[in-house]
Amino acid sequence: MVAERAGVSQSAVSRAFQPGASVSEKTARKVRKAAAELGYRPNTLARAMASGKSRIVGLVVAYFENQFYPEAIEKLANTLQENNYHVLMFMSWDETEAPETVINDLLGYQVDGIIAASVGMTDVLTRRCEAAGIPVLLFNRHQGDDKLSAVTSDNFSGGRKLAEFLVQAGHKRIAHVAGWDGASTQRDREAGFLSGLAAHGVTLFARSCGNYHYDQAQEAARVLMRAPVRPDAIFVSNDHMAFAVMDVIRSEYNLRIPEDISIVGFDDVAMSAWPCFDLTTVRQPTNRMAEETVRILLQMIENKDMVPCRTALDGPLIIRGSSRIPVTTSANDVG
Amino acid sequence: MVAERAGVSQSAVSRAFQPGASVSEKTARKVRKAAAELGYRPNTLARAMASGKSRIVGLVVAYFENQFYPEAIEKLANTLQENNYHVLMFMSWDETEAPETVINDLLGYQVDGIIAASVGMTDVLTRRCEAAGIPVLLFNRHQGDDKLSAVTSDNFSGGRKLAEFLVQAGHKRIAHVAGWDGASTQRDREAGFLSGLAAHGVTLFARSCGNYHYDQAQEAARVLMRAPVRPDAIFVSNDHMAFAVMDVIRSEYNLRIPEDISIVGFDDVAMSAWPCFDLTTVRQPTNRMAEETVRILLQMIENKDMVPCRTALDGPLIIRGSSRIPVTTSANDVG
DNA sequence: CTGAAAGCGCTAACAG
DNA sequence: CTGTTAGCGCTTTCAG
Repeated sequence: MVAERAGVSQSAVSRAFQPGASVSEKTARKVRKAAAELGYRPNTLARAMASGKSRIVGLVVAYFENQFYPEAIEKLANTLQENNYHVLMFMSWDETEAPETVINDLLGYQVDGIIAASVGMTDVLTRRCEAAGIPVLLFNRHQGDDKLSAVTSDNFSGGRKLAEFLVQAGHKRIAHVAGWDGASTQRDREAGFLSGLAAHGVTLFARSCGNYHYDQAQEAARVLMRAPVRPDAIFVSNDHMAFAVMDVIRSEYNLRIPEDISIVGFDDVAMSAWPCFDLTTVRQPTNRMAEETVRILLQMIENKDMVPCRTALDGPLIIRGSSRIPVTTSANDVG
Repeated sequence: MVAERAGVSQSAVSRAFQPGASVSEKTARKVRKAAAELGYRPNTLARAMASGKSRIVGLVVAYFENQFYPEAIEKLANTLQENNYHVLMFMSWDETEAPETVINDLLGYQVDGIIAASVGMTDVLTRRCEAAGIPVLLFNRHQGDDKLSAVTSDNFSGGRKLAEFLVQAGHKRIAHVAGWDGASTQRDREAGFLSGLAAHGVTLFARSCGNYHYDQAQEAARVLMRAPVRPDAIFVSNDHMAFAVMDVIRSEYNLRIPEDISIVGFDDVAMSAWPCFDLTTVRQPTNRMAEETVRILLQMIENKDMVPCRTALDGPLIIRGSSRIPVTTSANDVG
């Protein structure tokens, strides 16, 4: 035991390893020395049990198909690590049976907080976790009722920006390939987009749904392209699906982007900047989202009875080559 | 307390929640009933401390840029979950300072085992973990000395298949865009590839290095394409870099793939099947790799003094449209 | 099959 | 600032 070797009490050892505990530098040094010699390292689990804080955050995710999630998770994990927390991963791949199991596991591990980046289970999850006094924070999604805190980007405003951009570029037949309607991102992005169109007296030309999946997005694109009159611009609800739409348009219909048709997406994942896609999109500020998520969650952990808050971070429109350029009203027009 | 409510001892409750413990069905039922009424759930952390088994596996990863990793991690996490283990994520983004920190955290959490899917730290990591008696398993990489168990695909054989395929397709100037030389995947794939070429008396036409990064792979492609004589086929060490190479070749040099130049990769990530890339590649059998990894790791956990084993799973050549088709020797030639 | 008792390794008051 | 004393919630001998 380290305490003996250092010639101090067990408490002294404990305190020597706690950030701001009251220990004399002398004692601390003795302890560190003894610890080093014995290869001792505090047992996080024992500490968790005694203190009631596990410093573990449960991260519930469903799938990594959409690149946005790996990117976000990497940042969340990093930020958490910087704050001396760690991520316990829970895959909730099966939307029917999984929630029950996942929640039991989550609760069993005494996680200090939960980040839910997954869909389809949050209602159940929430109630059970609140009952257990565990803070839950929604990442990249929110729920109808304002009971749950959530961090998202400003999907409505993003959708609006895209609409205005397309209208100003002179597009007349603007279509939408939607994601899954059950997701708040989809509803917000579409609402913002429609509102942007409406502001210019434009109505949506056509709509089909890809449910945020690559394959379904391909099919959704075909639906639009098979119509007697084709759209001249498509807003696809996320970049991942936009790639599918672009591929179909180019390889199956031999059309050029943006000459024949403009495509815009949402997320600005790394791939969107690749020459092959060069996609105009709205950037989700992943870094800031992750930082805010961690900041708020840690705050909730410290202060259990916080009022739920909803954070929507604004992201910029990133204009690239997949869309026709708006007719620029020269600045000289003014004078 | 559940024990009281069920009118049994604490031990009985404990046993009722353990898989194969000796409890009468009657007692178990009483306990389950009381537990349900009280919303009780065993505390995994307390259990971990008392039993010495945390049922947590540390997963050390470096980055998700290459799609292969998210795909693999998803499968690893799922498989582990099916076995009642969970994944504690450790990002080792900073290769200098991180290892020390990561290892301390890892050891502090009393993980039962470690899966290292990351590079650059395994030497240090290994020794310390072995000292602590924690099994370490390398995923998608191995080390020179045979001290460490590892699960990979058969990278040598995969490289060889690609070489033979390109030679048979009639390519004369075959180049290689390499990944990071410090990675065993790179060394094995290249060795297999060279051996495949050699078997047909062919030597490598040119080589440049992309270090497994998209940006560097673009530059590596430019190096090859700027040469006075260009290659007519390129083996890129992974799909992720192959996308970069294809993009450069098409968008900066206006060449067609595969008419002007064939491209082949390695991994078969989901994107490789997208029409836009349609990449010929060697599939890493991610599912089987994840299953083997978990199987072996759990075995190591149960049986601490196992001899290290190295598993290399064979993956098929997936022929798609990014490469010229080999001249088929008609089956009728035989007779 | 079951209960009693003794910890797992640490933190958290509480005196001093 | 430091040591003492209790546990955190479970598993585990060991009797019975």
